[in-house]
This record gives sequence, structure tokens and C-alpha cells, in this order.
Amino acid sequence: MATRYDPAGVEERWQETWEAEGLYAADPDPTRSAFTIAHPPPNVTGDLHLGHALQLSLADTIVRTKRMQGFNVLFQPGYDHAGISTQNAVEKHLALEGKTRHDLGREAFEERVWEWLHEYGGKIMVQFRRIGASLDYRRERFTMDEAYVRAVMRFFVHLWNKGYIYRANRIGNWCPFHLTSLSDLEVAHVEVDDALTYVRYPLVPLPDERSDGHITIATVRPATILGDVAVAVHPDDERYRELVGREVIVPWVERRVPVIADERVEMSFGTGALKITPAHDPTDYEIGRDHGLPELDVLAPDGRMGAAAGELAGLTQAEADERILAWLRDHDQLEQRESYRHTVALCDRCKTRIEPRISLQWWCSMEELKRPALDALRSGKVRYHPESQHRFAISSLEDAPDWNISRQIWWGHQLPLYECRDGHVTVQETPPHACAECGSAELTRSTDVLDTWFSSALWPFATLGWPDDTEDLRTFYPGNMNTTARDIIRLWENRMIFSGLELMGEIPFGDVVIHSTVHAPSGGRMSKSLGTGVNPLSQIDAHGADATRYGLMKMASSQDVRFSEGAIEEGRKLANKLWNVSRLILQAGEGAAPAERPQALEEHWMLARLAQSQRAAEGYLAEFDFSHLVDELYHLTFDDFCDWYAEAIKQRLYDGDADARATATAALERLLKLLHPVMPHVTEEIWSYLPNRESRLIVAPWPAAGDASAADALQRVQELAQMFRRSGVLPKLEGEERRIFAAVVKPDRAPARQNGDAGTERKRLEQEIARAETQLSNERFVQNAPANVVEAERAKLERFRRELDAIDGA
RNA sequence: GGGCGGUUAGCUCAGCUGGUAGAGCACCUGCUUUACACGCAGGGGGUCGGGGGUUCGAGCCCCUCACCGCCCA
Repeated sequence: MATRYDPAGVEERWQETWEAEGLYAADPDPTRSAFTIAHPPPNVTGDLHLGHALQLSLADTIVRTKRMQGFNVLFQPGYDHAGISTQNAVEKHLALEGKTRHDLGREAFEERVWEWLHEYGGKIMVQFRRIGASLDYRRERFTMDEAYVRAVMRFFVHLWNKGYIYRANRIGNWCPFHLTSLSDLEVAHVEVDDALTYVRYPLVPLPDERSDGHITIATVRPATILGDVAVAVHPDDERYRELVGREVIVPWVERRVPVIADERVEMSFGTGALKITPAHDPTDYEIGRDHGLPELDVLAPDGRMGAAAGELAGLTQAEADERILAWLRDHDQLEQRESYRHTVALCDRCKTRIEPRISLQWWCSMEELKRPALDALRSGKVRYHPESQHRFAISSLEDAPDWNISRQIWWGHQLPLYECRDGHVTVQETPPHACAECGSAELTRSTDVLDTWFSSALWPFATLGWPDDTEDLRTFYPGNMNTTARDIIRLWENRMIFSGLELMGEIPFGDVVIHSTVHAPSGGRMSKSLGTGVNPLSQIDAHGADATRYGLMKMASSQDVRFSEGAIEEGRKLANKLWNVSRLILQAGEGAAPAERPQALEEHWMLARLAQSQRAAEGYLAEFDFSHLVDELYHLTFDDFCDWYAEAIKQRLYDGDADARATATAALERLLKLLHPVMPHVTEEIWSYLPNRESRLIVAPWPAAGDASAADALQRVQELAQMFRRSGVLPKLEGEERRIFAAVVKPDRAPARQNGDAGTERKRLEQEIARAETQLSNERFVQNAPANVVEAERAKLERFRRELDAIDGA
């Protein structure tokens, strides 16, 4: 064993060994309880990022603990086809050849995607292995697998037959590049510098009025003026109250539209008067629907001006803006322009500006679906952690709008929906030969594909063979826990819950762990394009997978945390410390077989501390409190195991004390077991050096907690050691305490006084005594404070007096 | 505009139902002590964002102000 622990090589060797020996594998086994985590499937084209690394670390820590505790553990891996993201990657690739997907046509394009995936996809599972995630890689699933596609089709048909799926024209996110509707998650918001244009809309004069009145509105999108169907003001706005009910003339198109009152208008924005363009703005759309206004779409799907824009048709919006601004100047209706900073929505993949656009889409009604899921959440059958996220999950589901499940892209699950010439719709899993209504054989399949989340909602059971009734399904469903980031709650977690209840009649998991978001060291969001991302693989290369896991868990505490390489370095030091104390025990102990035969005080104490720490660790795991878990293990190792226990027994190991040697090996075994779920590689490596190792640590039985009653047995020695180190005053100790003190503190070796001295220590103690006396002489404190607090204060006073006596007596 | 979270040592963060402010890193001092300098021991450093209140006692509870972040609109 080298004097330094070097994770390079060691970690990969164990990763390969564990997998090759089938220790990650899960198979149905009626004799053991199952424990299942269906890990969130990453994007098939993606690379490992810090969020994945964090999720894997948390889940794998739970999984490894459960495996040692004897559960039949399934940690399910796989990939998501990630519709638009994958399509975009391939389209970019095509663009290098000067082609678009339309040049290829749908079938050839899909072929191309598959080819591309064979070449570039699936890299991330290699990276998952690299962090030591003990997923059953044999069971890798893909949401585009034939079997999985069948599950998706079954789900759609099921919802259709229950009457939950319908078609409607509504406003939503639209990507003019990909020509599809998008979910909110596929949209990114960025701040941009724009211009706010103030435009006069002439009032249509009343019969007895001169014609010089107008209303000025402010807009960032002059081109959409063509789609205006009203001007709205707030009902409480004194400035415009008398104009409500009048009409104005929309510039350029010279259309007469009403002035309406609506509370959704912000009085403080611009002039307080808002032009209403229902086809191109979500708020306007709502207002328009409530006021029965027409929806005039003046844009084409590609974001250029559409047919309804007349002579401007075919122009870009920027070109149309210029034309309209010129017109407004000519007609003296351009009041002013000012710079304006605001957030706009971009397609997350291609960075094209999102258009709010009315389109005909397929929707899934949430009314019935969400009801059992809400019951499961409210009753705590499914519980989100931390508690605040549980409340958020409930309210998200309560407010969940109907789900837009259709996308106008080519890569994904094509809707099993067939239309005949007469417009009858036939829905079935496999292509029908004839229209179910009129028998026509001329059927056209919907060109839409399903929202990617529609298929991922089935992940916890479609990966186990559903809709078939499989042994896997009976064994591993329902699962136990799921872990993900906050923003995925509505898109994925809640959908898995209602889908599981709907199709399986049972929740997919009982616990959902929402982990913190790790921000860039600078405080902002991690982003590849901003260059603020931290690559977990380079952390693994620099510090090891164990250290990276440790560090990430240390950061997995509060809601949001800045990335700190120091936390990972701390993990690296812990690995090295563990390695070296193991060297001591193995070398000085000369390979003694482990057996708990505690004779000396420090041995009873150490075993009790291990038991106490184990209980604490089990508690933290049960609460999914990973940062306190790793903190506990760190201090157990450094402070108790190394600084006290190892120092105290060292000489007895050298002296060949058989009981000390056997007990030390046994204590080390316990420590390795507690640390293994967090730092699997270094612990397995050390384990392999222990005598008579016929089995692996990864499947070693988790120890029974044991008796923790002697966990405070060294308290007195530790206190006096601290006093000695500060004051140089040798405490009067007898027997075992004296021996331990001598072994750990080595008073004869170290210079008696390093910094502290008796004088300053006496002064400190006198101050403490004075403080405690003042506190205890305060009658209101003694009367009002709980008895145990007062008692503790008295005990402290006594201790300070004892220590002062010790110094004075020296 | 709505919701959530935050503001504690130079940095990154802990602080349970209110009971003398902690860790790791960084810094300073001393140690080649036969497991480890990725180490050991010690030390300096905080009016716990500002102000007010409740209490014998407030980092923790209440009110208020300021600033920061995230999600949604």
C-alpha cells in the first residue's frame, strides 16, 4: 500500500469488477424485498453535467446502502429520446452539408437520426459508470425501443378511450425554426435591449366632435399592429375612463377597433393603454377570448409576415417594423421611441425567438387524471423532500392546465391517430386498415409526435415491461424513490405519479428528493454557453469519483449552493486519511482477523462511537439529508477514528496485542461499511486488503447498529487534553485514562507550551466562571429557564472550577 | 406582478423545538512524532444584512426596510 491514495486506476478497476461480477444486477427474487429507483433518463445525446452527477451521487448512496441492507436493489438506467433536442442536433449536423430535414423527407430524416445516435449517442452511460453509479446497466432502456414505443401507444389509446384527449386551437410557445409547439421547459428566458415605440391611434370621432383625439399605446413589436383588434385600458384608470366604449383606428390597416376596459392591463406600463393582439401575445389572447374579440394571425409559422399582412407578407418582422415605423412617421402617428430592456423567450435548442402563436394541438385533459395523484400527495403516500417542495408539488398539480401533448417535429412517437377523408378519427395502437366510422381505407396518420414527457411519464413501469404483466413489474413496481431538480416537478414527477396511478393503479414511488441547484462559483447559473459550467468528469479526473461524490453531497444541503471545489478536495482528503489509517491497522496489526474483543476503554468507546454514528447516518439517510450525512462520516473518521482511537491503540498494535489487533480490524471494517455508500471505491479497495476477503464490500451485510452507551467514555480525557494543550498543565489522571492521554497527547514529546500557557488559560477560566456565576445569580434566569438548562449551567461552572483548580494545583 | 429561497468568519456553508456562535478551506505559529505534510497540535478572525419588538435570555420568534437568487406570469 502506497503512502498516498491515488484513485486513478483503482476506481475504474472496481467499476469494471463490480459490473463484471454481476453485483449491480437485479433479478426478481421472491425471498428478498425489492428496492427500486428508476433513475431519470438523461437525454440520449447529452453529456454528463453537474446535475446528473449530483443526482447519481445521492441516489447511488441510497442504493448502495439498501443493497448492503439486503434489499433486492434495482437501479434502473436508460435514455430519453429528447425529441426536439435530438432533432436539433441532427439538423445542425445536416446544415453542415447544406441540407435541411425537408430535403431528406421524414423517413430519411428519421433514418439519419438513428445513424447519428449510433455514432454519437449513448456516451453518457460510460460517464455514469465513471462516477461509480451502481445501475443495472444490462437493463438499459431507451424511450424509442420497440417495446417502449408500444407502451407509449397503449397509454395514448387508453387516454383516448377515456375521452381525455381532444384537439383545440390555443396560444402557446412556438418555435419558428423547428415549426413546432414547445413546452415551457424547452423555452429559455433572456434579457435583451429593445425599443419601446409609442404610437398614436386616432379616435373615431363622435358625430358632434372634431377629429383630433387619439390614444397613445406603447409596443415593442410594431409589426404586430397589423393584428390589433382592440385597445385596452385598466377600468380604474382615470386618464382613459371616458374613452372606454369608443373606437380607434389601427394604423396602416386603418381598421376600426373598440377601446375596452380590462383589469389585466398594467396602468404603469407605457401609457397605460395596451394594444390587443390576441394571436401574438398570451395576455392579449386571454383578454381577447374574454371580450369575444377576433384572433387575427398576421405571421406565418416561420415567424415572417404572413398572408394576412397583405403587401408586407414574406418580410421579416424587422423589415416589417421598419416599413410600419416609416408609415407612422409620415402620418405623424409616431410619438417617440425609447430604449427598453425586457425578457424574451428563446427556443432552448436553437435560440430562435419564441412566438406566442395560436395553433391546433392535441390536449390531454387533467381533470380526472390529477385527482388520484392529488390524493396521494395530500395524504403523504407520495412525499416530496424537502417539505416546501411537497407543498409546491401539490399546488402545481392543483393548478395544472390541460397538457399539450403534440409537437410538430419528426423525431419522437408519432401519434397513433388516423384520419380518413371525411375527417373521422380512428385511434389504435397498430395502423388500422379502415376508418372505424365509415370503413374508408384511405387513412392518413397524424404527422405530429408526442411531447417527450408523455413517454417519460411511463418510465417507472414501461422500463419493466408494461403493458405486459411481467415478473419484473411485479417485483420492482412500485418503486421507492426518485430524485431530480426543482424545475422538473411539474414536467415529470407529477406526471409519473398520475400516469402510474392511472395505468398501474399504484404510485410509482413514495419519496421524491428534490436536490439543490448547484450554481457556478460566481453565483450565477451554470451554463455551457456562458462558460460557467463545471465539468464533473474533470473533477473526477482531478480528485477521484469518491471525492466528487462526497463533495457534491456536501453541497446538497440548502436550496441553492455555489459550487465549491474545496468540498471535493475535502472528500479527497477523507479518502487519503481513510487509506492511511487502514495502512496503520493492516501493517501494525499484521493481518489479524477481525473480531470485536474490546478490552481497553478506547476500544469500548470506539465501537460505541461507530454505533452512535451509524444511527446518526441512518437517520440522515432516512431524511435524505446528505450533507449532514457526509459531515458526520468525515468527523467520525478524522476526529474519532484517527485522532483518538488510532493514536490510543497504536502502541498496542506494535506490541502485538492480539485483542487490540483483532478489534482494530473489526472497527475498520465497520468504518468501511459506513463509508462505502458515499465513497465506494476507496473502501472496496481497502476491503480487499483485509484478511480472508472472499466477498466484496459492495454486498457485505450492513452491520447491526450495536451498543452506543459508551460513546461518551473518553469525554473527560478529551476535555483535559484540550486544557493541557492550551495551558501546558498536566492533568492528574489514573489508569486507562492516563495511558490514553499519554498515547494521544504525548505530553513528554511535544513542547509543553506551544502557544497557550497557564496564565492565559487561567484568565479564560476565570472569565468563564464569572460569566456562569452571573448567569446563575440572576433570579429570573433560575426561575424561568427550564430546569435542565439551569442544571447544565451549574455543571459547566463546576467543570470550569475543577479545571482552574488543576491549573492552580500544578 | 405572483410564489419560493437566501443574506452567519476572507471564501463555501452548518447551526435541532430560543439557553455562552461552528465546520472545511484560506491565513499565522509550532512540529521530518516509525499510517498520513492530501498530516498533527495550537491560534487569530464574526455588533449572525439594517432598524424596531417579544423574552430572564434572540442567529433562531414577530414587525419593518434593504439587497441577492430561482421559478412562474
